[in-house]
Amino acid sequence: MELNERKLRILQAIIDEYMGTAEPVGSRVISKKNNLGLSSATIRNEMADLEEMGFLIQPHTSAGRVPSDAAYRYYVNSMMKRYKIGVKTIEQLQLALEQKINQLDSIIKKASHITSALTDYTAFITTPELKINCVKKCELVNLSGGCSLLIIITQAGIVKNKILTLSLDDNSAAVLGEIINKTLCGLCTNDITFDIIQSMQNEISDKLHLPPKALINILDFVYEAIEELDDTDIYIENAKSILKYNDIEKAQKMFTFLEDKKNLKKLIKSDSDDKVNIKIGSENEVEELKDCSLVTVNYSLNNKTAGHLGVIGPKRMNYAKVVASLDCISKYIDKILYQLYIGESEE
Amino acid sequence: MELNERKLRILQAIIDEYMGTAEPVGSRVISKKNNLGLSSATIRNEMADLEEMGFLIQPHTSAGRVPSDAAYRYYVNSMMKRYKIGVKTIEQLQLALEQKINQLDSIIKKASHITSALTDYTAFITTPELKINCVKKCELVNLSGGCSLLIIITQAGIVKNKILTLSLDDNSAAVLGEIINKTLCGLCTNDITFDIIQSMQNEISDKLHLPPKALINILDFVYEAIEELDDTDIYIENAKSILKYNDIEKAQKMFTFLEDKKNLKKLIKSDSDDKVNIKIGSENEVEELKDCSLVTVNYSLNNKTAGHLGVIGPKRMNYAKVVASLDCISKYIDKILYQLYIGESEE
DNA sequence: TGTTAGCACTCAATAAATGTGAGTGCTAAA
DNA sequence: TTTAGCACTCACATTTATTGAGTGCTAACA
Repeated sequence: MELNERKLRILQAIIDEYMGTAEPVGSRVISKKNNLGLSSATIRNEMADLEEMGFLIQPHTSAGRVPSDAAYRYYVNSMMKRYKIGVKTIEQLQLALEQKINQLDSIIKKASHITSALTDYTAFITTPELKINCVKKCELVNLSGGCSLLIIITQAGIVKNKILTLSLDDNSAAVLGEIINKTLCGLCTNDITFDIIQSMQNEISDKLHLPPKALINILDFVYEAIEELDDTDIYIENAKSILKYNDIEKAQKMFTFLEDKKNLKKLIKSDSDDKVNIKIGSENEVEELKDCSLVTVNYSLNNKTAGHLGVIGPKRMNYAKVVASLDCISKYIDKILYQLYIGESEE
Repeated sequence: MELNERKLRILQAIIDEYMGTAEPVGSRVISKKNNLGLSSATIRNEMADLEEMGFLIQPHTSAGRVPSDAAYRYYVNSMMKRYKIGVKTIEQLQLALEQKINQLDSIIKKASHITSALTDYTAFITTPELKINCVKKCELVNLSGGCSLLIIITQAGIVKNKILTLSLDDNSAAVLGEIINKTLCGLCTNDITFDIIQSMQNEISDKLHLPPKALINILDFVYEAIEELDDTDIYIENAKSILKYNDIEKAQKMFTFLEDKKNLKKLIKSDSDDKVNIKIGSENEVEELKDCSLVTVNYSLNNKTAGHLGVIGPKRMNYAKVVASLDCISKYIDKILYQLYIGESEE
């Protein structure tokens, strides 16, 4: 059977209707609302065909029909029209994001907030994984209570601080800090191996008199700090919107799923080309998402993927709008990251 | 009418039963399960009295009875037995908290996690507001892309970093940083007025050649950073447990309420004596919490309230357990904060 | 040959009728 | 004062009827 022009228009109409009402769509509604100039009987015949072809599903004999995952997939691939985001929305978005321009974390949080506000669904975003984290400065500060604070600052302005439970006087702390700084400054985190860290060993034991165990602790500690510098976090916004399209039990399962951030990160990273990526219902490998859709997009710095942004919603979400929103927001993030980390201001 | 011994025992039994089943409690159940040696008819009479006295509520004529807010209040004030937390639980708790001992944020997050795990309800915690935030060191680092990074480290090891969109070369950044450091080092954030910040003005313009507007920006910026140092955050854990004792609509309202962290902070801070504080149902001023109970406790550093920790759950929660858990966890936090910020190790 | 009016049929959802049982209050006897 | 006994209440569950939106099929029509 061929998916001809008319079938397509009917399928389109059914999807549109279902996105709006979330109720199974009957032949009469289609025949009346859309001026296809066809009676309900004809539509019925076509709908029977579309069902046979796998695009429609009938919940029960006397109900209307609901688009299948395949229908959404076809819609997304071939039928979806470009959604144009309103000028006002863009202005607001711009304003909101640029207000917080010099706090990385705030930008990321804000971006997920805006995404969920724009789409009305659950949004999530990972903090950037800057593959070019270059150490700009290291410092060790002596604190009260027998602790010292290691601070590592990267070229991009990311600050990692970590408390070391080791008592040093102000002077030793400064000396040790200077050794660490000298060794790591200018290096990229990727290039910092444990060997490099260990190379400080002699100098440290020369200049400071530390028990061997403390020395090893310090080296491990520095290495950990460097590793943690590349850690990414993930923010979830508006999880409660799940309640709008799920019953309590499913919602609870979803919430539980969203709590496991490690899994979530894996999920998002799986697809990483440059465009907006859509996974519809059963296309999701994760059981909990089988009747949701997941729309994700990357944001980048220097043409390299830096992080991920996405939306979880019902399969009948307004894909066009979600895609356009994600596209737009990710581009803004790109721009802001660029301004923040590379160029002064490109305009 | 007098709330005599027998009435009390019956009330106790009803509350116990209702906490377990969440179903209205009938006279037969009480007569059978508790060996009060009384028939259901007698219990019935007593229950009628207790209802008249405002301790019980009958959802409808042919239903059992449910404890009123007043009953819970009475229970909490006068009847509640001390709950003893299991040794194993304490050990686990200790292990979990001490594992992350040198990361303030992690401790706080972990504490809320443990609280919700222990009680099975929604937990929340504020990050500490350390009223003795003493500046240990300030630093200004020049970044790529025309930005500079101001870093302020406190005696307690809190690090505040903030990006300033001002292009400085490495040297000017160092000079400016040194001026800021000299001015603020050793001062407590409470004592840092804008006047103090402004006192740097002359020295800065002497040593660096900056346009007047940039100078003002810098001063404002430093002041902001100092103010933000005292900002507290609030973490919420296991919000999804609200679904266990609320219908979807109420749950949604609760979620929305929990999103407004400012309001939430206000709520928690309202009561601030040293003991565990309980607000039952209508005792809560906030509409959304009228049929929940809110149990909060402070944690402190140096005998001064530093932050707040709490649980939101149904009115029929196991108050004894929640109170004991909060009490225990808050004391652990006290201990860890003390170790971290003041003494080496008190043992 | 494609379209459509018409009709019998299906079945979820809603409403109405009915039964069940856990719970009550009251009374009268122990 | 306690309690057995009984009539009464009323939410909840179960059954039964009603409704109506939707279908598929057929036969007539353009």
